[in-house]
Amino acid sequence: MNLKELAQKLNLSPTTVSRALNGYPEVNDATRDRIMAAAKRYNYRPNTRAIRLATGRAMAVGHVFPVATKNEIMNPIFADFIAGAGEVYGANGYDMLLSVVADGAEAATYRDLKSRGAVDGVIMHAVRTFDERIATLQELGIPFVSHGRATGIEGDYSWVDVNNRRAFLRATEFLLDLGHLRIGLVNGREDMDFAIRRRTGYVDALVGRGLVPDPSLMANDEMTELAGYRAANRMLAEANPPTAFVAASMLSGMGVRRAIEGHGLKMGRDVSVIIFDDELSYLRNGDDLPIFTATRSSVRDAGRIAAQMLLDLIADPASGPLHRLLEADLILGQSTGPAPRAA
Amino acid sequence: MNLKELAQKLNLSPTTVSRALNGYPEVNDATRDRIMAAAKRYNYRPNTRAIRLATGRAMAVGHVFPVATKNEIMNPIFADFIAGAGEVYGANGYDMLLSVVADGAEAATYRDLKSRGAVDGVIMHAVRTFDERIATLQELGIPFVSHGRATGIEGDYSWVDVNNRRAFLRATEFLLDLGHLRIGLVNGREDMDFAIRRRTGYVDALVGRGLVPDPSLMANDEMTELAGYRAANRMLAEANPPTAFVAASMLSGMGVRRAIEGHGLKMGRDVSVIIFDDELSYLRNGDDLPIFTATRSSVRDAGRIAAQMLLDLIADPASGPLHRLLEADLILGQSTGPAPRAA
DNA sequence: ATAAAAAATCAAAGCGGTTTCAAAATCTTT
DNA sequence: AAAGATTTTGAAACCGCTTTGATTTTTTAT
Repeated sequence: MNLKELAQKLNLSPTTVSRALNGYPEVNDATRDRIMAAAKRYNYRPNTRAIRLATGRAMAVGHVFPVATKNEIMNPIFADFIAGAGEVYGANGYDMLLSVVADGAEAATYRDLKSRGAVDGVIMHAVRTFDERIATLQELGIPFVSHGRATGIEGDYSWVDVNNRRAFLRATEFLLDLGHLRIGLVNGREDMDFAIRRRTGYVDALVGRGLVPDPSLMANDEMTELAGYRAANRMLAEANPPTAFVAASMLSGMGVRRAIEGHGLKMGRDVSVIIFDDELSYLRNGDDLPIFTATRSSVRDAGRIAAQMLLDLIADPASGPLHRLLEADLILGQSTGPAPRAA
Repeated sequence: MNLKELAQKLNLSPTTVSRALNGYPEVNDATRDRIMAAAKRYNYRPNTRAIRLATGRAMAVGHVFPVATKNEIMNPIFADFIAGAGEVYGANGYDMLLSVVADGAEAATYRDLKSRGAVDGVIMHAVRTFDERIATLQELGIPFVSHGRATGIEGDYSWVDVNNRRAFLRATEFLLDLGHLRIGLVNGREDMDFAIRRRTGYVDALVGRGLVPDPSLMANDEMTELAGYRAANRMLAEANPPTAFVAASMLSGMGVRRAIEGHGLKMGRDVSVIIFDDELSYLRNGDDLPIFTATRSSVRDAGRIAAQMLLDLIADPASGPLHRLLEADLILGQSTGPAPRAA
């Protein structure tokens, strides 16, 4: 059943039917009711392809996900971010288009999406420092929202971000307050912008207390259990091992815990751990009683916010750039305790 | 730059240009070369919206992901499956459309995708026993491939699945061979079809050795760290605790390990654990030396295979239904050892 | 009752491609 | 060199909707 057929059944022109269905005012109320009823009865749904061609709008949003090429790692926050964003799209009649593309080859994908007219806007993921994608997107003139900010980019753009620096500053200060003096940082990949900001927070906290950051206590790698394990393991094997860790994710933290226990120590008693918790649905940090002390900010919420921001931006590009900085909460769990007395 | 403009620049009709670009034979080779060159030079990409309307094909595949409503849990295998499938779509000029929808409300989404003509086919995720979605999709006449089979469905349909029963049979037999007699099963949600198959494998192994499965040693819940921890913790607190576990996922296994260690025991020495490993990119089971002994089958591969199968099915619906049963490998890790001598 | 204004409806032209059918150009054959 | 066959190109219809610019109908004012 298409518009023309429906119009015929009603003895009306497609024009009037289209207007009635789209809520234009210049339609007689009685006529509109008649049309609405018929549309429902015949289960009429306008063809998306035709709407898109006629209006020039794609009614779709693109998410371009980079995959870390060297080890094919997908960012685990992906699923929850998408879940949040998808909620918003669904409620607004937008489709979500997903491209999974090799790290660094995103620009071509954006260009493609644009020239094919496949999307009205995109969400940018996994921002790197000096990320050249921002310039690409601006140049292409696609409305976009970045999940995370990029240091070193001049010019303004829309973003949603967590206050990573502040979260890690607080986490580190929390450990310092507990008397820990050697604190390991198990951070994400060095080229990721958020990792830099997190390190800055960590360093600032140390320096603020007159401590000198020790490079051997800072690791950068994928935020996986294995990488977390390796980093912590290495640090614990040092002559002057840390008594506490700040880890960049739940998974990293789980790796750190394994390393701690592998050294015959107990997390929360011998070694403290504080993580950044993205509140991933399948990686809950306990429930009533959190396993890890954490700075917490929901990725799913970030997805919702970013999606809504993008839709706003598509509706009115002049309203941008828009920004939203989310603060992480500090959650007390079982993984932190006072620093052990010096031996 | 659209087709008409490009044709004008070349002093040709849109017809010829379209044919040349789409590889039709009735175009002079010289003309074709000229057209190809111009298309490249002007960076011409046909408008997807127009192609879709003109051809009636969406050139897009839908993935409808249910979210467990009660706790909003996304299936963690999601990201890697998508990564695999996305590769195939990208290579074939297809877009991937994602809908994240509440558990149980998928039928409406399928109907919507169909009537809007938004996709040419769909991939079905998270299959439940007696899954009514299969009938819905057949009735709608959308080509589809199911990731997982559904018990209790009469009639044939296309699927890609892992031999879950066999994997759990082997895992359980492996533990039995090591002398374990009380083996806990930390399984996925009871309404998930694969969980039933896995339990069958587990039960068959026990029964095959003359053992009687103990219901108190079988748990069903989300495959999260926390749920794994809880289930194992409960079993370990029993009067006659298990000396080994079979866990449904890497995350469950990590929870089981935490429970074991919480009881002052050591995994691999006091209690053995064997997991099902989906080879998620961000949850690698060690590298050279696996942490967990596991039955292993790559979800990303499954995504690739399912996507390719769906494209084949779209190209020639009569070629189906197609099936592909993947076998899981048994991988030796550090989490299993001989059963401790009875005290 | 009639002219002017307002409201409701419609015909037709897009949107940017594909595809059918006809026409033009080139090649064979005699 | 003419007729017929084959290649190559093009005009126009179409996909299913939106939207512009009439046109018709109804209402209001004189």
